[in-house]
Amino acid sequence: MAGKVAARRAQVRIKLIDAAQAQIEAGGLGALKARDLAREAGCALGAIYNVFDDLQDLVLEVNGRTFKKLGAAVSASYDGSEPPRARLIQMSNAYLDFAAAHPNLWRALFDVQMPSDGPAPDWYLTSLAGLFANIRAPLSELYPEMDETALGLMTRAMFSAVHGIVLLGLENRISGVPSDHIRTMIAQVLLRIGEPQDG
Amino acid sequence: MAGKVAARRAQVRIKLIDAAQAQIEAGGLGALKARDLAREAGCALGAIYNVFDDLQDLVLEVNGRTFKKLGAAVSASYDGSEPPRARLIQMSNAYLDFAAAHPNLWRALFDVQMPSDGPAPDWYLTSLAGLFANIRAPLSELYPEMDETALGLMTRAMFSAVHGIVLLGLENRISGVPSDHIRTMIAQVLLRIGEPQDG
DNA sequence: TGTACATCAGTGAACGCGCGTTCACTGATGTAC
DNA sequence: TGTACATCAGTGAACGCGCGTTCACTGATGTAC
Repeated sequence: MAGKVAARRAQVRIKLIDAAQAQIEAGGLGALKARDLAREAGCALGAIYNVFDDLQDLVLEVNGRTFKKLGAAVSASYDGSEPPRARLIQMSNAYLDFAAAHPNLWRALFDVQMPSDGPAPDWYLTSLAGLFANIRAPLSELYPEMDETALGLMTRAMFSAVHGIVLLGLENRISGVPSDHIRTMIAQVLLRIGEPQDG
Repeated sequence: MAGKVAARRAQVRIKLIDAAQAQIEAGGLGALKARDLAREAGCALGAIYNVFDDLQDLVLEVNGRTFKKLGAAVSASYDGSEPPRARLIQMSNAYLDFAAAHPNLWRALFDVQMPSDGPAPDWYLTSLAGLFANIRAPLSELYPEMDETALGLMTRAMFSAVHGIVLLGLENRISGVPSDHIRTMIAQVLLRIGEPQDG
């Protein structure tokens, strides 16, 4: 029966991605070491290169997973019945919670060195577009008069603003603050934004 | 006459910081290499370690300079006569302009690995406090009813939000946008924030 | 089914490179008298 | 002022380490007949 080899290969692939994820989650991108990876995955050092071109490939796999989980967490944070402002805040808090729960996986999404040829791989753009779609919907309810361009910019602006608050809030360098304070900051910014039209 | 040695030492120190700044500005933190540094500064490799403990020290010197320049640019962007909302926007645009003009120096401010013992060096906290003071003033005009704590959080929130917009706006990874668009995004967020009280 | 051969994943020692830091040596600068 | 000595910055070759990737070899799996 054929397939024993292919199955084993697939298994090694999964084990390597699992191990890479564990390493990045535990110590950040810099903690991804080929030898540790092989040891944790229970295969030989050289076996990594039977399955992947290089470690960078592995990082992209892990980031793909992370983006999926992040997207799911954000999507699960609202049911669509909320007023748009409340929905934005719930999504932002879900974003914060995800980042706080998996800081290293989350940072890896933004720290990867993208290949210089193509500006970004497909899975990245697709995942990002999905995330942005979540934000755009409530914004278009809040600002029905906005055209597509303005709405697109507003969406980016919202995401970036929340991202910045979460980013600097989570690193103690900029003088770390507890999650509740980060939540307050998000609400401060988002509530003010909604006010003129909505309350 | 004594002092010839000390003078020379001081000169080497300056040359090394200049060279380090040039390297970081040109290629980011990762481009700071001891050998290149020595060549550019016109001294021997070992001389670096006569003046500094290690390269990290040099990075901190460069970041100190950068923070000073950044602070000056932000302070110079307003004269205090503007309405608070306009002032916030001018400061934010100055921040954007600085980041766009010196992206690698700017990123180095946030990318340094701080020593794990103390959370952050003094010059860092001082500079940050100065930057925050610039933001707090117009905010307290906009929201006179806020207490100190809320105002502090709002200040951080503002800074973080603008930082996030500039950060993601400037890296093409997240799908780069021209500076004008970044300006629009900043205005979108800040203007909305000011509206309920002010317009 | 059984045997002989081919393939290709598995292996880990070795390669190669980069690079921060050290160290034994030297020579200019400064000091004592 | 001049001479002998001491000091310490200047020097760059060498050290040491980490680590991604390769490569010649092996053995299990798959195929042909």
